[in-house]
Amino acid sequence: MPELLANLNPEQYAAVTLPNEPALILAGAGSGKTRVLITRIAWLIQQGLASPSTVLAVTFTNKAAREMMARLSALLPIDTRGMWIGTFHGLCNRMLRAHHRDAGLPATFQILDTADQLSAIKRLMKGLNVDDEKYPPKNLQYFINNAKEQGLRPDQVDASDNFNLKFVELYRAYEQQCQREGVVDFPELLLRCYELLAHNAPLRAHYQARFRHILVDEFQDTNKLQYAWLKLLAGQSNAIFAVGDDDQSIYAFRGANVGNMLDFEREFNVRHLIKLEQNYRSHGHILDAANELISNNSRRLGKNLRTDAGHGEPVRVYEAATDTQEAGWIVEEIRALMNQSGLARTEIAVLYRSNAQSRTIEHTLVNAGIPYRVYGGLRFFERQEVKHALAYLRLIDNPNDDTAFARVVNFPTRGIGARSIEQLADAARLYNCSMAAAIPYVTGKAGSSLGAFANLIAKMRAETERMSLPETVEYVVRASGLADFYQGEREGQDRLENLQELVNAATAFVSEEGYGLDTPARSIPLAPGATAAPEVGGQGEVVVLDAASLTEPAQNPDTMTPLAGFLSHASLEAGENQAQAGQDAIQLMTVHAAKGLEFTAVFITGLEEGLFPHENSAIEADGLEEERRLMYVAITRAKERLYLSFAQSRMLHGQTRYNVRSRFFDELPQATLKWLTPKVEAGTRWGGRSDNAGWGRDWFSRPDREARHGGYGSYAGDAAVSAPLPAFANEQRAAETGFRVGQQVFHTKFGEGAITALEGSGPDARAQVRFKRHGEKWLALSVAKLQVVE
DNA sequence: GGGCACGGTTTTTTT
DNA sequence: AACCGTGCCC
Repeated sequence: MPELLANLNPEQYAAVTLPNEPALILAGAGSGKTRVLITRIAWLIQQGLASPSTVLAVTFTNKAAREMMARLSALLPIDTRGMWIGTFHGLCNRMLRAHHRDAGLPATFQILDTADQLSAIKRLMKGLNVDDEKYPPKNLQYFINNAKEQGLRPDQVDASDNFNLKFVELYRAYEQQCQREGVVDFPELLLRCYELLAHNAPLRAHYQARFRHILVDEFQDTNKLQYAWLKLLAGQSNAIFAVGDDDQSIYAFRGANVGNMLDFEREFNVRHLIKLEQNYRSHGHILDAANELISNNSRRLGKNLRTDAGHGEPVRVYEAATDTQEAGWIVEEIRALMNQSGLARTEIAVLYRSNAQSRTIEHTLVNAGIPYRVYGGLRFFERQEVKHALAYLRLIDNPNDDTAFARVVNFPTRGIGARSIEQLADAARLYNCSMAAAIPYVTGKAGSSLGAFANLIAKMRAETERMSLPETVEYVVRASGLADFYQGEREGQDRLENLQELVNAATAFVSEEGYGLDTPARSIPLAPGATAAPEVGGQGEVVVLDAASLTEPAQNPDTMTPLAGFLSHASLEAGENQAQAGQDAIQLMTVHAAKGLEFTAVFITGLEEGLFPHENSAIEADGLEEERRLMYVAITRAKERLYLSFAQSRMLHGQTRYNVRSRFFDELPQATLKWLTPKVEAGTRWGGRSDNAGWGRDWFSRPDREARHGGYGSYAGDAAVSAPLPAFANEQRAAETGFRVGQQVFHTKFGEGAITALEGSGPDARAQVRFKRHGEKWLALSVAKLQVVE
């Protein structure tokens, strides 16, 4: 049997060699999920069951797509470019570029990232004179994206109250604005592509015939629209090979629908459901802890991980008095792991539920002189100087892109103030054209400064006509005045370097995507002998297609100019999270960011009620179960050593909070745990905020401008552990009122919510409640009629 | 147009 | 505590 299948366990083998029928692979953490997916593709091709061009494999992140391609080409001596491997958004972009006319988009349509979208929405609302306090732009953005992800256009959204009717109206106006500007946002990429396939039968038939093998990674993270898109591509007879783990579904908050797994099983009549339960990552105690914890969830598809490794070390638990002391302990343990156990720094991870928790740990690591790397944060293509340069590039390619226009019309400053821009926007609205096109209508001094800007862009467009992409980028950085501007800035050196890095990124892009190095940035470089992708089925003309008559894009150079490709790339792939990647350092990240990674030693910190599980999770339906899955993900990152810690008090948002240890401790098998501090039996202590709202802050000076105090003492590991246990004043109040933090309640006016804090007593007792629809409110318990839901 | 003061906000995140 | 947006003043 081929080398390919050697060393696969029976379940993996079965999954890899399944017939071409719908299949659902339930792949537990560390069970070789990616390997199965990749080997499956390689096997199909090696056996002659598939040619590369019939394969479509879809992932959520560019990183995952890249890894898949890299491992595939290592496995098979074939050109992976024939396959469609990429993210949902990347693949939709590719298809829309090829059929832009059928999709009703200009060839140079550009992609708005989340920040661009928000500024487009703000601009829209300003133009329509909409009160942005009554209708917060962020809420509208959420409303629009949510509607799109449900597949709903403005006239399909059903809105009853005035509030939602306004949102629908704004959604409609936003769509018109995007269409006029030739831009699409992230969910629009998917919805447009979905509609393209849904409405264009020949095209749909063509792609259905082509993609005979559709493979989906992280299927539990798909949203409704992504699943609908997959169904459309799969058609009647085609097989989807879906790999996922319902226990690792941690993105419900952004629309992921675990229910897609059950729907898939039912709708596709899945006969092949294979569970990968053999874990190759973690030692026994760690796995036992994970299994037991997750068994507290209901509605699971059902899966239990097993390992051949021994029990290994117990899971160590530490209770600290304060967050500072917790950090001190972590650093001490890290030292021991490095010095006594000889672990490399990259093999040690510190995980937390929310980003705000990293600072204390960072501080302690700095004092101890231990290098670390924090994941998350600003990414390369999100930096302001890079976005500015990209905006100029966008304007050259598409003068209608008002988002780009507004961004740089006065950056670097060229005497065009808010007043002039408002005038221009008014003119643009009046003539229903872009801001750039409205410039001639603005008279006076404002008109002439704007005219100068228009000339600048026109000049750039003309000068770069024959330039390659890297030359164009370099030229634009200079001619825009960005380079001079940052040169003159006191702290502009980093920004200048990033702009140089952007030129490098353009060079890399051109070579990696297979464009000729000298190809002009704004022409489509057809490969010799190839023909342009025909535009099919558009403009009332029905074209019957078969696979031979339609050459759809094998790769970017066939359909996209280098510039359009690069701009897509910049929007769709924001780049690495941190510059210091690859350096030998302790790894700090949120639990979400840790998904898919593994480390020899893992610290899960801040395991307190309110933090982990997070208090906000009490509001969402199934919120607690998602927190538990998150904890499951965290535990299963560890190979050999797992540490759990919590603190009695913690500084958060400028206030000290007193928390109780996480309920998750009670859901772990006690035999796997080793308490480093005495285990205090859970009493009826309730957490809450310290009761000093409105008093702790000086009204005459700004605390955030004050010099920070007490930052220089060396306290790594040996902070005086004398902080007394706080008096749990809230305990009695909670008992007295009959309410407690985290409780689900119902209010006749505000609807459903959850208690996030309690204070006062007797007739003054108040509860802070976070309502699903109305935000957070303080309610006097003697007045408000709160009903307990639980 | 830049700097400063003030007020509000703060789960998780990819594309 | 820290960050961001806004509004005011020169």
